[in-house]
Amino acid sequence: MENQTYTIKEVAEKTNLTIPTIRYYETEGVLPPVERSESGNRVFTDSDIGWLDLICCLRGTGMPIKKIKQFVQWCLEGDDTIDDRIEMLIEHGKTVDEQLQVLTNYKAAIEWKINYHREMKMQIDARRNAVRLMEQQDLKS
Amino acid sequence: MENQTYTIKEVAEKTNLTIPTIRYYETEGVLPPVERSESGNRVFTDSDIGWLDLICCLRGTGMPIKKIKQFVQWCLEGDDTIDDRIEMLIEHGKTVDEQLQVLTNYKAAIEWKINYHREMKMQIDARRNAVRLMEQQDLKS
DNA sequence: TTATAACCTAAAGTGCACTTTATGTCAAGA
DNA sequence: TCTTGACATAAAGTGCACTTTAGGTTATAA
Repeated sequence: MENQTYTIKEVAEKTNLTIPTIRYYETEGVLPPVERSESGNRVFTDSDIGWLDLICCLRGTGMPIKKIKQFVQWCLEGDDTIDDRIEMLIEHGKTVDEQLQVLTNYKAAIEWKINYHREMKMQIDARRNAVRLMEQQDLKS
Repeated sequence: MENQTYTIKEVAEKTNLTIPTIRYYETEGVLPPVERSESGNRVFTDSDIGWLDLICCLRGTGMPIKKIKQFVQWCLEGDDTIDDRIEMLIEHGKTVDEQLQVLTNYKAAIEWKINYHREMKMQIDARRNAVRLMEQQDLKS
């Protein structure tokens, strides 16, 4: 299971990224340089997929590309950057907590709206039924 | 407490939106037309602030401007659109649930990363201490 | 051997949600 | 009266994260 390699297409499928996005990440330096075959094609390893998973996680929690790049660069620089890395992750974790809080509140507001609209609908239907009944009365008379 | 009015500046403070953003929302038709004073200045009511709160809620949960506009238009059109509105809200609520799920998973991944880095740091520190001790030994000898 | 599919690069383009700029009106206080 | 500050509009600009395009190389398979 080790030393397995993947084409860019396979990696795109595994990570749910598009092929251009993966290339873009590499040229931007967000994804560390990927090994190449003799003909110049990218040869991805499980390690590369690990980097992409990390990138997806950070992007998906709203971290801008530049900051992710910084983090990845620190990782590549080695031991001396360990404190910076930990600090960035902790700070980012806090923003994710805030996002969760905000999102939870918004979710509650939406649920409230749904219920409000449902009650509105019941009133509308009731009114329509009343009108229909009155029309039937008119027909009989 | 009723019939109170607000300037655009006051509304910006209340909603945490910028003044240009509020104007932008109105010109885009996301915010229904706001009353004007004789001189053409916008005169906001609590109802307008209510619309903006709704817009913030939907934007903050990732709904695109166009769709919010659609929803607001339906609200203005009245009773006949009640089913469409309820459906949109329910569908959107589902996407918010998904966002919460994804975000929660990412949060866990970040926590995992933090712990991983903390352990890495402990190893680095231990190694450095070992080196320091060895150097002290060298000095003594 | 030739065609087709998968890969490559560099550069330009896109979409979204604002933001900024330039210009102008109007009401109130010094 | 004049200037200052808050408001207005229309149009152009910005920032971000990709995506698309154009043009080219290489490996496999009919």
